[in-house]
Amino acid sequence: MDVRRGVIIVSVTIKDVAKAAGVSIATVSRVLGKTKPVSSELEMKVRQVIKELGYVPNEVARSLITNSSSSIGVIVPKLEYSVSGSWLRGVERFARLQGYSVILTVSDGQTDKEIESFNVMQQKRVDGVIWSAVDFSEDHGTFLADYPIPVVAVGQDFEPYGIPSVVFQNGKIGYDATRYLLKLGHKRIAMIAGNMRDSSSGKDRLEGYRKALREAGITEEETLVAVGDFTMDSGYECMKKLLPYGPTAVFAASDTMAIGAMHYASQAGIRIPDELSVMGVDNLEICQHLNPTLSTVDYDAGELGTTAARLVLKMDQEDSKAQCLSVPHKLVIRDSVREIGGCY
Amino acid sequence: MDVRRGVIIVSVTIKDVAKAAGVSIATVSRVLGKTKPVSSELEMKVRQVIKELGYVPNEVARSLITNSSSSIGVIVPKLEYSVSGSWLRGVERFARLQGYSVILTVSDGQTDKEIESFNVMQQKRVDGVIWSAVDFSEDHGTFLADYPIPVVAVGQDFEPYGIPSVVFQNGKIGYDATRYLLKLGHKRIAMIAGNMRDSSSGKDRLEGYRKALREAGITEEETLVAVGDFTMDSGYECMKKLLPYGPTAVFAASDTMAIGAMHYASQAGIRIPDELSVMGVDNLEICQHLNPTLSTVDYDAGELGTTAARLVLKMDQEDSKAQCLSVPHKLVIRDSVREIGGCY
DNA sequence: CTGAAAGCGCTAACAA
DNA sequence: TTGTTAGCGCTTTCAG
Repeated sequence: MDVRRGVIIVSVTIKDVAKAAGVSIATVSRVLGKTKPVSSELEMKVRQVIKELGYVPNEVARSLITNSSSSIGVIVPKLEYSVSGSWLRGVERFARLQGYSVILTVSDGQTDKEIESFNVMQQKRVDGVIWSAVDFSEDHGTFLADYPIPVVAVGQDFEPYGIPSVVFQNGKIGYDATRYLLKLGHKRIAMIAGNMRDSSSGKDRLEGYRKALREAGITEEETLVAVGDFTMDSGYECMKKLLPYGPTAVFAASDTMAIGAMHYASQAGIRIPDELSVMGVDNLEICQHLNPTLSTVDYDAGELGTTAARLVLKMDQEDSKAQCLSVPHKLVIRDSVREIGGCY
Repeated sequence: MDVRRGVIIVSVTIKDVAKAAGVSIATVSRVLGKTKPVSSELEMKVRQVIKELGYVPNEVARSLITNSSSSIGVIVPKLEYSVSGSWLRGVERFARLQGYSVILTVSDGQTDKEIESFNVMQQKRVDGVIWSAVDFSEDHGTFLADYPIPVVAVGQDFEPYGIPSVVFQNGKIGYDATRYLLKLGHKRIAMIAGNMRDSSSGKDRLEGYRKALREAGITEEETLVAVGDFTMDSGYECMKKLLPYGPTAVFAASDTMAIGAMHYASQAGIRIPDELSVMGVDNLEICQHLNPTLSTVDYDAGELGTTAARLVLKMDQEDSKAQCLSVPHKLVIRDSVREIGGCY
């Protein structure tokens, strides 16, 4: 018991503790779970024996009977993005504080892997799953229709599909950034949008951009919009396409793409911000160390994770209908943008 | 049974399946586990019922009896570093392929949180834990001495403490990078080292640097070494300290610090690489989009994770003594370095 | 090949 | 306050 007998390791069970302490297993269970009163005399005795024997409760057995594994599942499409790390961190922090642990799977944004993950989560009887989604297909719909575990989506608003969601206000992010550029006097504002499959940070930021232009009475030019995939390389390529059309400012749906864009522009001999203003989204650490420093939109990714975790655990307690929570953002102005005169 | 009765959800068990299929639960178990032969007639029947009822096996119950939760625990100090994401991804990939899932905890590099995590992992009866360590204290030693679950360390060589480890060859990374700069003719090579607590990427890369200088017959100057903490800000600050001593090249223990260093140097009016060569380590995506593009050391972080996962699961099968595996690296030469003449 | 039955380690009535 | 006991859902002998 907690001793290597040959190669086999036999671990101490509640029974061993009970026997050694001269009490019933129920009593031991009670001091562990603090669920029912136990005389302080026995409690002391039991605690001592637990320490002596190095007893560690078997959470698996407990889970079987309580029908809760005190863990929450997280499905992410990518881990390489530092944003994933930040909100995941938020989930973990909240989970840990509540005595839950996190089971992590990576989907590469593929529906079949996501479904597989949902299945694993169900097998492991997690108490809730947080799903960093890419899109919502018919397959998702039919599968999730009778999924017995609370699910919250993160990053995409799936409330219309009945899935509670926690998001950044991507439409507003695009709108706010573009309005800011307009206010500085820019009229030819280009946009480097993200992959449309990632409907929210891709599509909604673009929509926000369009709305701002519309409100300003500016007709959108198709040639001033390019679509990347959130990599720096794609930002570089998009800038290459955009530059010939003479934008005075460019708004990229992510800092990574903004960085690629700045890179291309510099190479092309364009001075930033004198000849071209640039804005990104995400507020990566690097923004302050670029030359010029990059203006961007900042939000609290950790908060997104924390909120999602709180929500999914609450759903486990009480039934409430789907809602969509959002985490605020704000502009961070640095040196990559400038005001321009009336004419261009 | 997989049906919402009021608010309570009762899930289908193996018993329900057995009853509906008109067989014993043992038979159902056998078709699930493929452990013993079952007549194809019954098997078909059972499979059909499983589908009809939407039965999902309870992995918790299975774990209790098999004494294996088919999951592996991962303890990381930080998630914000993109490197964490990469090797974690490697772990997840391998785990998934082997039918395991990943339980993740974040320690912030604090010993007490690490110990807590190890405890949680034990309670959950994971089959192995992968520990991205920061340092090995006495507390770790006494705690791990009779820890009943296989542990492998990642990023630090704890083989001397009896813990199998998977690492990058940090000494060699520092050595190779420095030798390369020496070969280009540099004699005043500065180093921005990392936090010494993170003994390996901090200390060992510095050691490698020193060794290369020694071998080249160059006396190390204390003023040419500054210590950062792997953030860009710290790289910036270190460069500020280093510059007055007139290095012709600087080797930073991470790309992030190299970026901060480049930033300061540019601001100070130093042209890179004409007046100062810069090298980093990590080969972040950004390296190719800096101006100039950053020379660095590349390694396969995913491979580190995969190797660690493979190792820890193997330990679960067979007892083998502690070993230290390493993942190779290579120099990536870009525009931030240049050859210099005989005199400086 | 199949079924009955004995647990895995623990919690939660139910008695005492 | 404490102990006895019946399972949680599943795997696995052990007999058929």
